[in-house]
Amino acid sequence: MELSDYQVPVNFIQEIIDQDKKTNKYQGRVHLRFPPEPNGYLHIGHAKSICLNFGLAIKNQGLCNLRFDDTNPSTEEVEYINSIINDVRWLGFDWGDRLFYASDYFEKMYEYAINLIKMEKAYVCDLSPEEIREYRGNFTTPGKESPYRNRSVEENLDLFQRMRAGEFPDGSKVLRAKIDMSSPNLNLRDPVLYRIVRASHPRTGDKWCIYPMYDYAHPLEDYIEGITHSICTLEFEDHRPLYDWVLNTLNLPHPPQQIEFARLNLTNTVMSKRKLRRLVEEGYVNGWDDPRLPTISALRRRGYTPEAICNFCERIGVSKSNSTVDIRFLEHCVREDLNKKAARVMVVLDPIKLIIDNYPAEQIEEIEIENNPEDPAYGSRKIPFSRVLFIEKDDFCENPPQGYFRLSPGKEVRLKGAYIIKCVGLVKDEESGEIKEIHCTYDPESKSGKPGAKRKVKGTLHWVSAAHAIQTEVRLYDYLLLSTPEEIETEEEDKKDDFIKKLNPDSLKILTGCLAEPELRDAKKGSKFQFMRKGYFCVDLDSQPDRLIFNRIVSLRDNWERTAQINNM
RNA sequence: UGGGGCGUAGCCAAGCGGUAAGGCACGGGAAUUUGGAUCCCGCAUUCGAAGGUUCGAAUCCUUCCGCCCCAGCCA
Repeated sequence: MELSDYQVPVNFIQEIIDQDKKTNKYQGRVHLRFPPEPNGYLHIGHAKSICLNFGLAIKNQGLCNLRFDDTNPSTEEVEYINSIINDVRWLGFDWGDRLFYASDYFEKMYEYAINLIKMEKAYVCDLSPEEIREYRGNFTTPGKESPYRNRSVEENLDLFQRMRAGEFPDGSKVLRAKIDMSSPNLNLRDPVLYRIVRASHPRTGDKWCIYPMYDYAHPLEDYIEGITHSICTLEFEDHRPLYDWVLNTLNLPHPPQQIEFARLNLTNTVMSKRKLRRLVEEGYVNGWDDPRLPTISALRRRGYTPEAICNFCERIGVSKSNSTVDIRFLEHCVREDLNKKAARVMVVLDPIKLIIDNYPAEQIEEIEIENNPEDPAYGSRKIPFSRVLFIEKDDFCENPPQGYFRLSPGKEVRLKGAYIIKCVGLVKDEESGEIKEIHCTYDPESKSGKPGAKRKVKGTLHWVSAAHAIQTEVRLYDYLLLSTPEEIETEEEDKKDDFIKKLNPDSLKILTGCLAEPELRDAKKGSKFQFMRKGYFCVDLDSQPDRLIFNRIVSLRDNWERTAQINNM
C-alpha cells in the first residue's frame, strides 16, 4: 500500500506537526499511535483514524504504534484483539515491532500513582459511586470535597497498596486525583484514577484487581512510548486539561500533546458500537462481517479494497466540525478503484430466454472478448455463443418508453462482442401473458471485428449461452438504513434506539437463478469482477465450487435508471 | 444552566487581510460495442446574522443566533 503516493491533503494536524518540527519541540521526532480498545470490531470510522495516524507517520518519516488500550477487563476480549490486528494489517499498515498493550505498563502506572500520593496529589476515597456523583455537583453547582480528601500520605500509601493486594471489595474504594472540586470542567473535580475490578484480564489474567482509568492511563501510555502527537476524537477535548495535568504533575519531560479531530459519520448506516452490537446480537444482520455493515471485516467480505477505503479516508479530510459524509462518496471511491482492477465478465441476473431463429441449431462459436477495456494487459477470453441465449429481463420491453434503447419488437441491438440481432417475435404464456421467449434474427455480417459490425445500433446487451451458462447465487446489498440515525434521534423519541425503524427492508436481496459465463466456474473466494452493465461483484466466503455465490459490492452508475425514475417509467 | 468545541454550496473541504480551491452529488454536452469508464461545460456576487476596524474582511474586533460534547468507579 503506497500511502506515500497519495497527495495527502494538508490538514490542521499536519500544520501543528510542521510547527513543532520548526521549533524542534520533539527534536524533530514524529511519533503517533492508533490506540483501540479491544471491546468490539473496527469500522470505517476507525479506518479514518488509522489512516490519519499511520498516514501522518509515513508522510513525516515518523512512526506509528499499534497499541491496545486494555484498561477495562470487564469488556475486553482476545477475539477483538485478533480481529483488530488483522484489520489494521489488511488496510495495509505496518507497526514494525511496536505492538503494545496498555497493560504492559500497569506496574509503571502503579508506581506513578504512588508518586502522586507522595506529592499529595492523589488520595484513596471511600465514597460510594453514588456519593461521588453527588459530591461532584453539576454544571451550575460546584462540587464538595470528599471527607477522605485529606488523609495522610502514609494512610493513602497503605490503603492503595492494600487495594492492589485485594483486601477490599469491588467498588468500595478508588484512588482519586486531588485537583479542584469547584472547577467548571467536571473532569477536574477530583477524577477517579483507579478502581477495584475483579475481572480476568485478557492479558494479565488475575494479576491485578485494580485498573487505571482512561484519563490517567492514556497520557502515561503515550509518554512511555515516546508519542509526540496523541490524536483522538472531539469528545475528549474536555479531557485534555486532565491529560496535561497527569504529565505535568508527574513532571515528565517532553510531554506528548493531545489533538482532537471530528470522528467520521456516514449517511445510511450506523457507526456506534452500541448500535452495531444491537444489529448483530438481535439478528438484524448475520454477524459482524455481514456485508451490509460498515465494519472493516464486513467491507472486506463485501469486496471493498483497502485502497478504496484508504483513499476515501484521505479524501474526506480532517477537521474539527461534526460532519456526515454522503455514503455515495465511499461508493465512488470503490468504483474508481475497481474500474481499473476488475476484469469484466457477463452474468445475467434475471434471465429471459432469447432464441436466434436463423442461427444454426448445432453451431457454437467462440467469441473473443477483452477482459478490461481500461487496460489491454488484462488480455482477452473466449466465450461460447449459440442459438439459445439468456439476456436480462429488463433489457427487453414490449412497449418501450421514450429513450429506451435496449431490445423491443422490430428493433435491433448488439450482443456484446457478438452479433447485431433484431427482435422478430415473442412467445407468451397463454394464461398469464408473461413473455417466455424472445425470438430474434441475427445479421451474420455484423460479428464484432468484421466490417459489417460498423453499423451503429444504440444498445449493447450482455448475454450468456444457455447451454454453457453456470447457475449462481447473487446477493444484492443496499443501504442498511433509509437515512441517517441522527435524523430520528433529533425527533427525540429515540435514545432507546429507534434507528431500527429506519432499517431498509430491502438491504439484502438474494437472487438464485443467475446465469454466468463459464469462465467464472473457477473464480476464487474474494476475487472481484465487473459484471458488465451491472456492477462490481465479489465471490463470497460462503461460495462453494458447486454453488457459486457473489456479493454485489456496488452497482455501476446508471444514467438510464435515473432518467427512467425521473420520468416515472 | 457552567465549561469545551464547531458554523464556507445538497454533502465533505481548502482558505490564515488583496477580492471564494478541489472532490462527491446534481444539470448539460462530446465520444462510446458496458445507458460503465473517459472528456468538456455549468453549479456560493458570498462565507450563521448584525454592527465595527480597514483603501480592501470568509479572514481582525464586538454582539447575537444555531448545532455538537461533558454531570461513568466506560473509552
